[in-house]
Amino acid sequence: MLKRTHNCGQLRIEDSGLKVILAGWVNSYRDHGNLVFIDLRDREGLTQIVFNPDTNPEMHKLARTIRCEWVIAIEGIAQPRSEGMENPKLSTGKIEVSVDKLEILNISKTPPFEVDNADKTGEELRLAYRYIDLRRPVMQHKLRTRHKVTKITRDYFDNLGFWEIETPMLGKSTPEGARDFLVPSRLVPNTFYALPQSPQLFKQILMVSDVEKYFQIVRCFRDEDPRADRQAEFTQIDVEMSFVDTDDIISVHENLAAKIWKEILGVDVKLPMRRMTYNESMSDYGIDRPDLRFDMKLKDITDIAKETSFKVFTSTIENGGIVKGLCAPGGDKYSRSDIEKVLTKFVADYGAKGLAWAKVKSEDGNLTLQGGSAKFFSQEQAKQLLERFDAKADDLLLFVADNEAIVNKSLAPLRCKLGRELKLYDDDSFEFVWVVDFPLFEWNEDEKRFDSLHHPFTAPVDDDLEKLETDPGHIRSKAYDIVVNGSEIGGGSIRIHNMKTQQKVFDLLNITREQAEDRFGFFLKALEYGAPPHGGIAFGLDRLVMLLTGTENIRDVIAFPKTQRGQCLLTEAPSGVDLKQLNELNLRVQTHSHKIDEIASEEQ
RNA sequence: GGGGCCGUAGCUCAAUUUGGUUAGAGCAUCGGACUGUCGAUCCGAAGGUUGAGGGUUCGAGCCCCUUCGGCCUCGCCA
Repeated sequence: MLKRTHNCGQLRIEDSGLKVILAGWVNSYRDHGNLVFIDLRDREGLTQIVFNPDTNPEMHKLARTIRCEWVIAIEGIAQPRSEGMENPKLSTGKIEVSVDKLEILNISKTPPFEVDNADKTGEELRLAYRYIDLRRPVMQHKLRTRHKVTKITRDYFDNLGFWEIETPMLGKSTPEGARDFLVPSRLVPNTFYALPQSPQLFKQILMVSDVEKYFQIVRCFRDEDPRADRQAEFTQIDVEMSFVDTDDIISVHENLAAKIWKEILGVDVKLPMRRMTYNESMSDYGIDRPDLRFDMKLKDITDIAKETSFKVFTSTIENGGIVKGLCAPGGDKYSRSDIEKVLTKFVADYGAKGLAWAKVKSEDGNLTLQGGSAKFFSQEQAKQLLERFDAKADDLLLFVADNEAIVNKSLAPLRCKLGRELKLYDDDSFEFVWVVDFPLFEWNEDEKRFDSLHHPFTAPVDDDLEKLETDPGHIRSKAYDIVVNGSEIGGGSIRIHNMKTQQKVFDLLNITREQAEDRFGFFLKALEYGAPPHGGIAFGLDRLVMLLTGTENIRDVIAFPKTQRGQCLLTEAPSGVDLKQLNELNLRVQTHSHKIDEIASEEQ
């Protein structure tokens, strides 16, 4: 076998005259009857190779049998292309290799789609033939970027004295949080492991063990329905540190993020990053992960709305609801039908019962409200609205009246949609923010109890500790999320390290001593043996790479991803298993049970 | 569990106002021509259970029902 001396993206004009060996896939094939040109591809690039019947008739003859995606190796002389024959699209475009020796390493069936045109090919087919899809330069760039991010991360943490420690994949199921993936135990019949939703408790236990600085690039599993940016199986950069407070964690990790952005994209991220409280974020953006690339803040107009003659507003407010809105700059371009059909339907998906609107028009130099709900506002009320939103001519005001949760839940995505459609920001920009001071609990109306917003091990802010007894709903937590362009890329908290506080939190969560003992007994026990103050964070590696490569599809940044039904189209997992395997696991699937029931009833 | 979009040749897409003769095109494939191309070009050929099943109709790619699959989304994701 010819052993290569260079890769296909390497040769330059300076290499002219060099005897080289290249190997790769046939990207394209141009047969001129006499001259045969092949663009040879490997992961580094393309190099044109040329077969000339005058110099080597035998190799030329062989070359004419070659087809796209065959694997070949060639030996030849790198030579400059003659004037006018250069290809400026290729980094190797000023040279070509004149082939003396050709070795066909492997032939290929005609691929089901063309590697060159695969961006137009349906994803379903690309996933079934992922090995071909991944040959494409854009996909290779994503794989490479992902590798670089993990490499930067490992080097970064290593330099700071962190240890990468693996935690078990086969763990204990806990009913909180997402649905677990279960793995049956063969040796202990009728019991199950759960795949980790995150290594949360193990990394905290490692702090009790004086690992002090832990990180892990770790696979996590949550058996919930996938989304464009969410997959049941995903990867976290998981971190935990001892003897630290919020500022320490934030500092370490904003530096990591800045380093990644600098090394991958050459982007300078301004440090320290901006911080915003949860309350500010919810109030101004309606969501705990604000997209700060554009302004267009939400404004509460309940005070103005309750004075209007608009029944929808006044009755909502009487029933304890609120009215919030936003002012879309240049939103005049939305027609009445756009607003009342498209935008109204958009917010309806989030539970909003309607979308009130009015356009801002300039009349004789004065701004007025027109259309939609404008008639319900007095002149004075209109003036107040225009001032509150700092509205300009040809802006569009949009309002939702409902309970606070629905108002925010519907306006936040509406704001993002409008920002995108009105091109209020530069697609290449990145706006980082730390969201802090999350509430420790949120009230669960159905269950009549508090739920953890983050998780039950999150520490309360010291000043709010006494509220554990008096006002649990208003306790702030030492939790923090790092958000980029409206996408949460990481989140974590300082943990509770003392049993008394932990116990109080469990009480408020309605977790009994017995339940706590059953679910996390091992962990609570560990806390009693000298747990240091500690905290940590986890970054979503998949989302990081999505942002860095500019894709909104998580499957693009995973080598072998799954579909929305959790299937792998390449391997056809999940699949049925042999009865023998089930028997060894002491398992019986429902179809079997039904069969057995049927037989039993027939026998009767 | 709910809502929406989609499925026609290997790939990407067409197919006239609820329907009307033999379902077309580009790329790829196969054969031929060609001395410099680089999305090669030119000539020719082959390629189809319109995702599957059922129904309505004189007649279905198109209308209806069921079903399979993909994507987006609400719920869900401590």
